[in-house]
Amino acid sequence: MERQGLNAKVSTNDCKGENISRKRKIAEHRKSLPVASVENLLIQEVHRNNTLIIVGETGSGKTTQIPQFLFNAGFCRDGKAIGVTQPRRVAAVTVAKRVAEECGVEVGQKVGYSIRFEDVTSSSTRIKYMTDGLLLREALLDPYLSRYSVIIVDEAHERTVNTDVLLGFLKKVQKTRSRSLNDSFNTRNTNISGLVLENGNNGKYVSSLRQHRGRKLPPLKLIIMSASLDARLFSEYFGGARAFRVQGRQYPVAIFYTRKHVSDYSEGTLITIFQIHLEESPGDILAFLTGQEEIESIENLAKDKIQKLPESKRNLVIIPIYSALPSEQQLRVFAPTPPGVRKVILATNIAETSVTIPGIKYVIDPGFVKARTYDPNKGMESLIVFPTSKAQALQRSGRAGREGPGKCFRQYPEDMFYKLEDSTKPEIKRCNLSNVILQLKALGVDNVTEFDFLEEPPRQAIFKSLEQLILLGAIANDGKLSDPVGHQMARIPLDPIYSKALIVASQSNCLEEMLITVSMLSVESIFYHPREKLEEARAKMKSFSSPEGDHLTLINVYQSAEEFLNKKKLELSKEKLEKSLRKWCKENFINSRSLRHARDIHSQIRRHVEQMGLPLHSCGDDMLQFCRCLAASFFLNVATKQPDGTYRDCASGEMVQIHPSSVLFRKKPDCVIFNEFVQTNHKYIRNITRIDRLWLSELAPNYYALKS
DNA sequence: GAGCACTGC
Repeated sequence: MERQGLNAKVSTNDCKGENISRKRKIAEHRKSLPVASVENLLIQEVHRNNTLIIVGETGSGKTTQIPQFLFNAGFCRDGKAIGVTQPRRVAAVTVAKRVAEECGVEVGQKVGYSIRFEDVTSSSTRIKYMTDGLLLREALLDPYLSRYSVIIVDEAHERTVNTDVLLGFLKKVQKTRSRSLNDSFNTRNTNISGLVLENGNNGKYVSSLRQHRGRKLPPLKLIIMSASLDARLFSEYFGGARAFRVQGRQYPVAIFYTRKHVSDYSEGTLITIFQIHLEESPGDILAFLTGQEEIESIENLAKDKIQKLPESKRNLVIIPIYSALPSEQQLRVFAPTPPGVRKVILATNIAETSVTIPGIKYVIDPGFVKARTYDPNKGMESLIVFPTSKAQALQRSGRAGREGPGKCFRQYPEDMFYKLEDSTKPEIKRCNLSNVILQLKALGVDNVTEFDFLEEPPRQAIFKSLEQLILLGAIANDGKLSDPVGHQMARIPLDPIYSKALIVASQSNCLEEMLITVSMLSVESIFYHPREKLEEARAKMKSFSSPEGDHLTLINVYQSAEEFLNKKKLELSKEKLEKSLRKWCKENFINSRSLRHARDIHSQIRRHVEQMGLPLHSCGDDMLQFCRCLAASFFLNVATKQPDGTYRDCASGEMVQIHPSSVLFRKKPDCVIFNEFVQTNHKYIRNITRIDRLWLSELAPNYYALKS
């Protein structure tokens, strides 16, 4: 066992007394956590069982403590590591930092984290926090996860797509690792329990096996951590795995219901805000709403109402938060209010899990959520407002009891609560599966319909995605990934259609432009239009816009930012450069968080395509060449203008509209390709470029020759 | 003439 503090860097300048008292505080805090009292019992259970389900509510300390218990119990002998997955990046980083501090080491040494764009680990890392998506990517290179002795899947109850796929994959790895690799490798059959080993393009798998030939891997210990009260689903999935309950540490939250059905929950929310303000003791209020528009309208109504209060009661501030809001404005929810002032936060479900706001004593829950669903038949996504599930309602009310007893006001009668679904439909049942299927195939799961999912996605969705992957040339006739296209696509961490676009572009000398395009298409909206400066924002957007459409417009934005940076590069330090880019973004009404994200993706994908040896050429000013390349890449998403001026999606036959955010809105081109098909109030297509419809039979003959 | 829950590689 490694001794604690081995990797600690102790600065001689540290004030010794302060250090000791801090250490003592940490030790006391660790001891006080509910999970601390069951350390020995827990370790025993892990020794006895290969899979364990741990159910623990917030505040139990399971995420920070259990990996340390396992480390101290010797689970990292032989240089093996404990991997802990999280659905979100921020969680992986903050927990790793906390645990490193508790261990008295620097992050990246014994305790580290790895998320996309940021790997803070080293050869000495034994407790590694990471996102579940990242572990799946790691599995492509190391299909037995041979460097891990234990994998802990945290927040499994959230049921993100990545968590679900990971659980299925881990179950398979666990079975395989229980057998001797030595035997498996020498059998003539290269299919080891579904993990297909091919020679040639999958050389990495074979070499990973060779390393382990003659050595038996220890069984993979698996710990599934969930906050939901019902562990049965996980337990049954893992063959009746033992479930272990850990006490949480949550203050009581009193739940209040309305007496009658509420016909307008916006109004109900507004009334409740002011009732709390006028009748209840001090403490901030968090109200859950469904979207930006709703938040803005309630914000305005509430502000008007405040003005009508007697002056002594006007000590109320309204703060909105949703994901599209620029970061600086998001940070306002954390700013402390002056004494005597009550904060009201109007939030989307960003405040359910992603952002924890301190000081909340009252929660208002209208009982609705906007959720994305996917219609595999039309290939269309929809954003629809649904009632929440019971689990979600509990999650929301829990937000009032983090720091002391709280109250939750549900905007519906009590009998409604019992009619709600127990839990939210898992994402895997309501999303496009192309990425999931490509990844599973890359992990050696050839027959995806037979994959042991925790819960099966709809068959229709699987078939639709298989069809798309076949049309993109990722899957060959034998049902395996095609060589080299399918394997290349699986290696690139993008939507399959974007990965394919890069390969297409590399063959027509415009990979540089396509790399920028797919990076920009992979992030949230680049343009930011604040209501109060709408005209100014539109004028700025116009200065970047291309008559061809949104794709070239996005390239213009990216390149303008690069030019700006190149000009300033010589005179400014790195830090100041970042700052001046943010200023440039603000002046141009560009969301700097989105642009930075796009630049990160760009540099990551650039490394990938360079490693693959794809030629990074630019088509220069030949935009015709590039538009043809867009048509060749996105031929599955074509819409044509009808005689009456409306548009029809060629694949589904649905009538669609050009989204108002497009530079081609009101321009009425004959024929366009697009990248998003979403239904909100209308069926919209977004990110659009005009093309010549005659190109299609030439560029995608297999698809369009059949159709016409 | 009109708009976008949240993650992740």
